[in-house]
Amino acid sequence: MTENNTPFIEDNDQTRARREHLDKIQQLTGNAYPNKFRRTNLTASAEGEDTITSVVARFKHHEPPRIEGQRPTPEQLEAANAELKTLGDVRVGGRLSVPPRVMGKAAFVHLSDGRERLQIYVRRDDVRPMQHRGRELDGWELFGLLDHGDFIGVEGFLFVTKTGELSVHVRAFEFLAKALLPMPDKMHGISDPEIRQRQRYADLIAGSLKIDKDNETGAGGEAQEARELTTREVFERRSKIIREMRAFLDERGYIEVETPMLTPIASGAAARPFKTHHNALDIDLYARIAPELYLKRLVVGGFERVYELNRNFRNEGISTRHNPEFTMLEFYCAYMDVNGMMDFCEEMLRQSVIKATGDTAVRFGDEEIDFGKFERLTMKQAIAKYWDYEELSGEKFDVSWLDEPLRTFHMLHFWDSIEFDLAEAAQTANNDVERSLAIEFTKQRVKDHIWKEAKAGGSLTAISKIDRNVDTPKEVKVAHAIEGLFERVAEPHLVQPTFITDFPKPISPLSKASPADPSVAERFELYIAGMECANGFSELNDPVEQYERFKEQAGARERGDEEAMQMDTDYVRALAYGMPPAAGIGIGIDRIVMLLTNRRSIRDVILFPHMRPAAAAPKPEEATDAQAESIDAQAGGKA
RNA sequence: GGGCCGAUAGCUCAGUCGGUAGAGCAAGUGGCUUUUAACCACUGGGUCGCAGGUUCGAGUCCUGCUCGGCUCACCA
Repeated sequence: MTENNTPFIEDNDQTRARREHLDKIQQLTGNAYPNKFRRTNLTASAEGEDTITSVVARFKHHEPPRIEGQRPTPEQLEAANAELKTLGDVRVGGRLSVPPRVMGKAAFVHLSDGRERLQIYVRRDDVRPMQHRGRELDGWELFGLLDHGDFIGVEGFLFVTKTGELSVHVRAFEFLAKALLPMPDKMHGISDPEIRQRQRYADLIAGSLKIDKDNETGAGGEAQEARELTTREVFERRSKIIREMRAFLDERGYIEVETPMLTPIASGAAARPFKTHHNALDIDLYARIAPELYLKRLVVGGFERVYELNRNFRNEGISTRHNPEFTMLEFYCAYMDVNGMMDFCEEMLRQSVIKATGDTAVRFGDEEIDFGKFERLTMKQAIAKYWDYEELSGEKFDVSWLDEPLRTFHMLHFWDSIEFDLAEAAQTANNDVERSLAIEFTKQRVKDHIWKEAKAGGSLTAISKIDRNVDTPKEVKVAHAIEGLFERVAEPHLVQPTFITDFPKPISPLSKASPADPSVAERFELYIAGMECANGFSELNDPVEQYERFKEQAGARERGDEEAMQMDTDYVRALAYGMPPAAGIGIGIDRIVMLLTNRRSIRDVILFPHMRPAAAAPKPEEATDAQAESIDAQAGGKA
């Protein structure tokens, strides 16, 4: 047995053939991995060298207009080729995006630079290698050793083939790098979503190789519009959105800063952190869950407009909307309040969406989401608006009910009974008749008992069902109940951009109370497509009150709420130097990108999303609790 | 954690009632000097996710497990 020095390559007929080709190329050229390839710059491209994209963009128009099922006339070809001939030779590099189509003594193949493809044409009697070991080397022989996916650099003149395609007639070429692994299927790409996410490079290659006939033949504007973005286009758009948001802030006097990722205290949001250890200092550090408290220290220090666009880390579950590390844009503006921030956020998103997509409306699944107008509702209004069990309760929902704590709990209990008991009734039934009977029975029971109790303001049994912890202060329980109701009743319906305002104060420890109603915070969250996309508020700048709020959070922590916010005494001290009134916001960039690229999973808009390691089969006990843990609405980092 | 679906050649998939493992692409050989999902001919390629069970006989039926997807639940 010889030593296996390529354990990362499966051994099969495909890889063996490629390896044999590589050995022969190495023998013939002396160097199968040359260090550089000098390209021309006929296109005067931004890169300073001709790329396949720049060549296609610059010279594609020489192709005669295509007519279905017809070849261009000899006159058309002659005219195009006469013009192209004056350009002289072009040198470009790329990956063989198809297996060579060899026809005896000539061959066609396409090269790709990841974005565009350009056809090259090689003739046996008219091609020489640029590289050799001092002796004669047959270019055709070297060409025969090329595999789908290899990189080569070519030199030759541009021309248009009989079928009308812009191509390079190659006179000389250089072998640049080998693809030892077979390329993804040219028609299907990579269908396994796991491989797409785990091996993003293969996904991106597949996108550049995939032959999309509708797209190739320029089927027209409408078809183009309906087409799904490729993986590459998703990330190009992501880059563009981020660039536009930065530009929007930069133009308005915001300064970008970087605050610590590794922090001694993980605070500024309600979430559990990742823990690590600094050896030299011998202290534990936490990956930040939010930059909020650092950014506000900077507002104290005189940065009136400041932003940070970077990763937050939360040690929580993974879902289609949650990745353990995610990108958040957080910014603060002195002298502004929550209303100004909502206006600003709305304008910023609208502008960025237009610049990234060309329109204010985007298609997301079956929905069309319009960034042209954002709705604003208080949390209680939202509950009332989407309370759709009037038929069951027999009367219209009245917002004022939510002003009574006990009744609020019963409303939550009522809702849960409807949702869960009906689901259970449907599940335990053995047949359709039984099922409809069970559902009717449950409905009647809910209406006769739970609803009546709820309306009456009933007993405490409902509360103990929702929160058994007797030490929790009543206001906190009520706050959680209202929020719980909101999440169940309203959140799934918030498809069009909607600001939810007037959050209960106890769940908003960093925001100012509303002057109009001290029980609510001047805080909002932006919901789009049922997802929490942003979270902002009038920043609490009274150090004494902030200290008290932190202490309340510490109490919640002691009662077992692991996500309650951590006291940060240095931050409170910073506030004691005086912070101007200010508004702040955190925007979940990944979720915005999901909306603008029509991707249902956050893993499709993160290049390398976190996944369980491929090889390591987890032990049974590890497998279970990693996922059962709580998942917070991570876009809502600000709070 | 529950429910549903899936795992078969390098890739994408088919495989009927339980009876010798299939196609297209890719690969190898030969042919073809303007093809384009090139074409024509021939050839090689399989631990049917893993472990048990039923059976004369299992890709197929049963049980358990692993991995993945969707979904529900959990969720500041």
